[in-house]
Amino acid sequence: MSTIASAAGVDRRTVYRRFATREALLSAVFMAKLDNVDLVFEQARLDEAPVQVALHRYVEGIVPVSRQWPVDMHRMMRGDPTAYARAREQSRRLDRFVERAVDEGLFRDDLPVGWLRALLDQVVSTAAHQFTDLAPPEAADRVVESLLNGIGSH
Amino acid sequence: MSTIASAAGVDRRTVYRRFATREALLSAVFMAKLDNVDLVFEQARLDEAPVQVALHRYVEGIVPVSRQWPVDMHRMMRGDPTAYARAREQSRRLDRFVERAVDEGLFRDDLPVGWLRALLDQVVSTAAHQFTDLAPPEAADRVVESLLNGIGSH
DNA sequence: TGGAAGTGCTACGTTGGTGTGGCAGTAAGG
DNA sequence: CCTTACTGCCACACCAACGTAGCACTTCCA
Repeated sequence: MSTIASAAGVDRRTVYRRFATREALLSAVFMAKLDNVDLVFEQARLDEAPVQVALHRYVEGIVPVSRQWPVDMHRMMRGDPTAYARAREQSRRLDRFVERAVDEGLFRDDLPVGWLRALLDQVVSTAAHQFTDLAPPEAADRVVESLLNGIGSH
Repeated sequence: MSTIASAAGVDRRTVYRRFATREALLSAVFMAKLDNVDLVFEQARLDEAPVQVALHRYVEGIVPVSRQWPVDMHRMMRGDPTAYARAREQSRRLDRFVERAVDEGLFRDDLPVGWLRALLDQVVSTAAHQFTDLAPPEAADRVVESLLNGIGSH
C-alpha cells in the first residue's frame, strides 16, 4: 500500500480514504481491467465481424489494455471470486471466437481449440509486455501474422 | 517457510538446519534449475546439431525441467544476482541458437530474433504449464510444429 | 549401552505490512 | 470570514512471517 501510494503521488491515508482495504483496491483494479476487456470485445465485434477482421481488431485493442492493467490472474482467482467468475466468462467468450475462427477456416482444425486459444493469449502477452515499443496496430500486425503463418521459413 | 516445510513433510526447524535463510533456499532452487537447463542444452547439442533436431531435443528436454522448477525469473532477478547472471548467459546461448536457426533457414529472417526467441519461450511455457498431460515428446512435437507452421489454416 | 546425528515441537524476538485515529494545513465556495 | 472537504503527517495497534533457541525424542552405529 505504501508502494502504491508513492507511485500515485499521494499519502497512504488518502488511499485508505478511497479504498477501505487493500483487497478493495485490488478488486477495483480487476474490475477496471474487466470493463476495458469488455469494451475491446465490443469494439472488435468478436461474435459477428469476419473472423480475420475481428481477430486483428481484438489484438489491437487488447494490447494496450494488457499494458495498462497487467493484472495477475492467479491473484484475482484467490482474492476476488466475483471478478474471477467474470474473467472466466470473458475467457469462454474468447474460446467461442476461436471456435468460430476454426469453423470459418481461419484457424486450423487439427489442433485442440484450447491450444489455439493458449497460443493466442501468449503471443498477445508477449507483444504487450516484452515489446512495449510496438504500437498497438503494429503489434496486432505482427501477432496475427506470426500466429497464422508461424516463424518457420517457408 | 511453513508452507514449504509442510509440502516437504518436515518441520520448519529442519528446513532452517539445511538453509540458513529463505533466500538461501531460493538460491538453491534457482541453481538446481539452472543446472538442469545446462544439462538440457548439452543433451540437445544446441550449438552443433542440425537446428531442426536440436530444436526438438531442446523443447523435449526443457518441458520437464520447466515443470519441475517453475521458478519466477523476476524473483530470481531481485533475490539472487549470481543466479540471474547465469540465467542471462543461458538466455544469450539460446539467442545464438535462434540466430543459427535463422541462418540455416529453419526460422524466418524477416522477423527480429528477439521476437522469434520470445515466441519460442512462450509456446514452451504454455505446453509445460497449461498442457501438463502432454508427455514431453508429444509436447515437443506440438510446440515445434505449431511454432514453425503457425495456427492458421493453409 | 552410550554417543552422535538428526528431527519435531514450542515459545520467543524481530521486522515489515495492514489498517486506524487524530490533528494541522490548504483550497474552495457561500 | 467561516464552513466544508480533502490531504499529508505521524504515531500506534495488530498480525503474519522470518529466524532462533532449547529440549525431548528417535535412530543408528560402534
